[in-house]
Amino acid sequence: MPELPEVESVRRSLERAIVERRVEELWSSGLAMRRVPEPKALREALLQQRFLRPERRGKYLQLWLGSGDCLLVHLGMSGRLLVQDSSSELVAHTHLRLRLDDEQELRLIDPRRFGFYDLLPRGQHDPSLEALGLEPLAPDFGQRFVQVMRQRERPVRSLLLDQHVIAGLGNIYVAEALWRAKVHPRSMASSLSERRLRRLAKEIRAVLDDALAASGTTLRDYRSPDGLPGYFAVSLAVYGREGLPCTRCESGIQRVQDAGRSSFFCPHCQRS
DNA sequence: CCAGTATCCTGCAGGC
DNA sequence: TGCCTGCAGGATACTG
Repeated sequence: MPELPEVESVRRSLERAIVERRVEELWSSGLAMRRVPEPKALREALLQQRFLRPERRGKYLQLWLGSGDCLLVHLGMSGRLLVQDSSSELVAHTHLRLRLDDEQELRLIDPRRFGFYDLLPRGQHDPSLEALGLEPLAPDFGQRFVQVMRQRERPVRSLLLDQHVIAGLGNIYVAEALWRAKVHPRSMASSLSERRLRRLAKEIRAVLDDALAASGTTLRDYRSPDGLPGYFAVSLAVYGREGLPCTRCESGIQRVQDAGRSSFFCPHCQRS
């Protein structure tokens, strides 16, 4: 579900809502997620701790605490982080509740449970975080992107989706960036000219910036911690638009299965 | 190294 | 109305 713009929107919202707040009580569902910490260790690490400024790397959120420990969160496909009045009604599939010192509660909701939350003790590095590739919002992204892509003998879409190569893109924004750059998803990355790769890097940045300005894309689950949806869905050019006319050339948008997932593109204006 | 498939889990839309 | 199938914004562990 959430890709970089959604996770970054969540981070910004949390920066307003939880920084300086102290955890006064916590509760967890006990249900398995992709990763879940020891309840006892979690309690010891979080109780009476204050949140510092949260950070994001790729699709991962790092909720730093005053102690130097970190609550690492990934939203998977259907995860939400909400900050709500602690007396407000709970929704189904709530897995973690942190009551804060302002009568608000940070709640992690995730129906599919492909997401996770985990404790990262001070000074300890998480392997999946360490293995992440380029950060698309970093200033030197464009330059490094061209270098990385040129040496890979793989279809460009599969590379863009690979978090070890580029961190933060998912199925929506990969499709949108490729359409904007007029690159066919099955093109071999190494066969694209430097000029086209620079263009692709530029369009990746542009689509992420545009989505971020709209607070992300809400298809069904996504909400920012204040409960608001993202508004970028209306701006999608190809994702989820199978059979509809391309807004550039009127050709029908195609959907194919690649790497087990739907790939949307315009067969006319996206070339190898 | 790479592609493809299966897996975790719930919810929803569409066809019958 | 209900039942069944396929699909969904992700990541990882297998196989060949």
